Amino acid sequence: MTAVLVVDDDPHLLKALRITLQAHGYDVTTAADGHSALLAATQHPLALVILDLGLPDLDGTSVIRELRTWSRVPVLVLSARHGSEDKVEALDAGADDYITKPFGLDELLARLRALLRRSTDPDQEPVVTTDAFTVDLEKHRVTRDGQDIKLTPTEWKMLEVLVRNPEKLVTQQQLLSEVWGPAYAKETNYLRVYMAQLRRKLEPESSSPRHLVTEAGIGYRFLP
Amino acid sequence: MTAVLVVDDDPHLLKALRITLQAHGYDVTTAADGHSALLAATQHPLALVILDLGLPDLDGTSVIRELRTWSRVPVLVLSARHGSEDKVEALDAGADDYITKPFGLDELLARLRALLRRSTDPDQEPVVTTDAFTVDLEKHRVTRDGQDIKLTPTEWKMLEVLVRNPEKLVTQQQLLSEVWGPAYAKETNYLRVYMAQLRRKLEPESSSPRHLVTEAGIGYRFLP
DNA sequence: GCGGATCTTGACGGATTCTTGACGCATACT
DNA sequence: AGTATGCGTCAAGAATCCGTCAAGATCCGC
Repeated sequence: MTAVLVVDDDPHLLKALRITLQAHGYDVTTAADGHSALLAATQHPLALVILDLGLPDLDGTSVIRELRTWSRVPVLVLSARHGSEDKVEALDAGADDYITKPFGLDELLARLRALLRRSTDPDQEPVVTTDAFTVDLEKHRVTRDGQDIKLTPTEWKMLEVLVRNPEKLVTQQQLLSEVWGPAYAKETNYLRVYMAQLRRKLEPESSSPRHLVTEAGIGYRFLP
Repeated sequence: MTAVLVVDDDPHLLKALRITLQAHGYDVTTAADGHSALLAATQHPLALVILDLGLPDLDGTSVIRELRTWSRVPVLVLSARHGSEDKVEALDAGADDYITKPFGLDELLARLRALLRRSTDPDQEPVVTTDAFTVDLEKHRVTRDGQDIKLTPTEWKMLEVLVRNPEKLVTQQQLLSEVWGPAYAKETNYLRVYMAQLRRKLEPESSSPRHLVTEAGIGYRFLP
């Protein structure tokens, strides 16, 4: 699910945006001022930020600059000010787009789609190879030494999530909610059982895995 | 040099844009209609396309769609039409930004910079680097001399808070409440223990830390 | 319905991580 | 000097987490 953070000090607009975005399938969190926005951005990974420039505590441009010191998440700025100076300042601070109020919701959604389209790299190789096994995400197949490996549906889903995020740490909650559903966030038992099975089938030495690595207390990681 | 293709059927605007863009260091080629635009796009690699929607031969949206069948070059659309329908159509066809005429040249340049910033360095990961170690917040990874450093969950959280506030002083209370929770505001013991472990793992000389600095009586500070 | 594959569940030992207290050292204050 | 406070260090016990196994339960095709 695509996670979007909406930052605005107007509760009505905030609510309207939340409802609209959720209706279009986005996972929405909100913040009403700059500090809580920056804090919220640290809590979980975001796909996009919609940021009102007129915040009560911090200058909107400062929020962008602060965010940009450690994140590249696309930022779409809302503002009541039409002056081109403000636009230039925000864009050069690191914003990716700028709409002036009042704006049409369909335009906002279209610009949002455009930003997301560009930030999610579509050129992910459909085939990922390690020195031990090969995963073909399109054909839905795993091979080792040219031999097909049979995976159960659950094993495959779990492997898929990991392989689609190479090098990246995937948290237990992420895995559980993507494979079993959001309601299973505490069944870490499943992870242990299925990770063991995956390793038995894929890792040359399942006792010391080199490609399906566990990060104790947090999650797992796939290393090509 | 950054190559930009400008497509517009108004010779005056075309000339004005060419001069302005060249004055700002861009390498400009021009086209006056859709067919020659698509042809020009095949001739040499482009960093960006500025496209007027009102072309004599082809619908501007069709030009984008055509272009998108084989190229991902960023497209900035100019248009005299303010209707949100047109915007949505162009953006969904594959445009990356949309400005309505009349527009300020400085705004155009700022939007152009924003687009180029995002497309030219897509591999610029959100990593924070020091001369001793590198922190990749997205992948949740710390490396030193190319080697992965293993951090426990708590060590990572603490490092994360510090790295997300570079140069800034982070108070003990802030650290404790973000890592252990608001109820642990007095357990400054934890900070000492975990700071020592972080330094042992990350600082070349953990006895005289240069990146994880303590501010006696107040808190800690991360220096890149 | 039957049988095989797949999924859930619980229990165990071993490994990792967290907590806790004690000690030495430096700095500041009396 | 003497005392107090704050910081870094260390290690040991407690708590948690992980890999493993196997026994049901459930699902599915035949």
